[in-house]
Amino acid sequence: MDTSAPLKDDLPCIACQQRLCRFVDGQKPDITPLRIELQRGDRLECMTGNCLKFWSVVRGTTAVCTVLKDGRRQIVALAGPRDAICGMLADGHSPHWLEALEPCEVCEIDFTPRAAILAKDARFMRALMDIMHDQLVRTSQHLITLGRLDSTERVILFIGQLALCSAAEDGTPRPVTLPMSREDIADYLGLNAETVSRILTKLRKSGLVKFLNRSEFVVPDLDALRRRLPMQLMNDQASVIGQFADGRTGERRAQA
Amino acid sequence: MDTSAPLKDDLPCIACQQRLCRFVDGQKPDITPLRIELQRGDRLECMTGNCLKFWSVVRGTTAVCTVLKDGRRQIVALAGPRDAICGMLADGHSPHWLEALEPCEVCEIDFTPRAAILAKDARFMRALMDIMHDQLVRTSQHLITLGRLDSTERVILFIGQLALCSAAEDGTPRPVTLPMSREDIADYLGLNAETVSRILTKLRKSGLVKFLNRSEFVVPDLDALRRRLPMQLMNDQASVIGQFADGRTGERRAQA
DNA sequence: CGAAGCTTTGATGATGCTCAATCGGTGTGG
DNA sequence: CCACACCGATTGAGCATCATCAAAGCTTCG
Repeated sequence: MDTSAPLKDDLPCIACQQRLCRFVDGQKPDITPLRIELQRGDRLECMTGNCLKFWSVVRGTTAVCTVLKDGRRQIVALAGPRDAICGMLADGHSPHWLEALEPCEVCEIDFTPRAAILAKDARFMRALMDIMHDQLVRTSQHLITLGRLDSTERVILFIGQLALCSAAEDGTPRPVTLPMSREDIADYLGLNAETVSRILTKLRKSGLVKFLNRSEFVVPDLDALRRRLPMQLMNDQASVIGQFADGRTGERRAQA
Repeated sequence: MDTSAPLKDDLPCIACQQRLCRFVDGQKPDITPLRIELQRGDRLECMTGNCLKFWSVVRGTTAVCTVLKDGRRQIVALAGPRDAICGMLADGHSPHWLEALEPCEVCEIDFTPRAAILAKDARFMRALMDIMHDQLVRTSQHLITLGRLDSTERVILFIGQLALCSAAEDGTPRPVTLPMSREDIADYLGLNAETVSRILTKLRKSGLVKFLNRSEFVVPDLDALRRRLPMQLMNDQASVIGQFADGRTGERRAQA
């Protein structure tokens, strides 16, 4: 439906679901998507200042990350395959960056050279709004988690969301891989690594979660997890904006 | 409970800084901004489901609010004069609404009737993106606060931000009015009311904050507050997107 | 095998919540 | 005008939660 300018043939853009790369004009070389390989701990900076860089995750799990002056670290958001992250998260308060939590592949697109043109492109601006909105909903949800859930609830919610993403269509439980270390989980959930470890042990002993090894687990009964949470446990929200009646209603993010 | 009246031509839209109301076509009556008066505790729902409603606060302080099943309340964001809130914060997890923390005046615009047209309007989509981005930056900042600051730091940051907003151009301290109750502050900061009260007492006794009465205070030395924080204390970020070089570079939100 | 890096587990303490009592304004009715 | 009720704010006591520090166990990789 949308006229999408194809990427170079060797770069099939499964990553951003055409949200971004369709605005790359194959004829003009001023904007060239970059495929970037990241090892654990690698960072992509430039989330401050004026830049129109975007990253979409192709493989692996990344974190939008920040630190305070004294070294306290907070993971503001997680981004896995098919998630798009905007580099515009500039806030002067503290530095932000995108960090790989495991080996990752990321596609970077910098629209800066064509900013003036794209500003007049309704489809582009809408795509940006889509991304922002999506991120805003997730960040708001996470904020509630940090503000009002206790440590056990936070971990259960986290485990549950992962399990829900990996579950089969019919809800059959499937093994889930924890894509990050205990400390990363802690920094995401506003806890510390020991607390996370203790809670995981507790959940394992209670039978809510079965660990195959340190980084793989199965949730045998997702509803049992749900009953421990004071909120809905949902996979992903109807991403955006069925409001604009141009035929794209009720898009969803992840497709099985 | 709330008296709402159509916005007349004689009411200049100082509220949304032309961000939204400039897309209202005076000739066509399909979109009519409403001026709404709210008393403390009044709510504007419809932050779930598909709707293109926006509110911009004209007077007073409002909160984007949510509750968990067991009644725990979290204020996700505060919105005062000149702030715009989108009703699209739909997430299926928990209900959201806009709540007046004191007597308020809000301007409501529902763009739904013209959604199809506006979806093709780059300026409109960009205005939405502006609002989303602004909100996202603030929400991310607040998320860090809830994730990694202890209770005293949270209160100091909150007090400091209020003081900074009210300070004169040259930084001279001015009296600040606390626009909300202790419990509201607590629900914003992920604490409880008693803890907030205790911390405010502690800050008063330490001389960092001088209270004129229960809801008015002065910060005699803002830098002393800053030294207690592990992050920058900044008034407002360059709101958005100097990236798009069409002449509107470096807009700022509040103007003195 | 050994070293390094996670992870787990334990002991201990600080932080912040809960419950309860009191205080201080504000509004209402006698 | 005063007595009273009501609501929010304050203060205290006690306790649950979670962080810190330390030691030991597991994995991985050279």
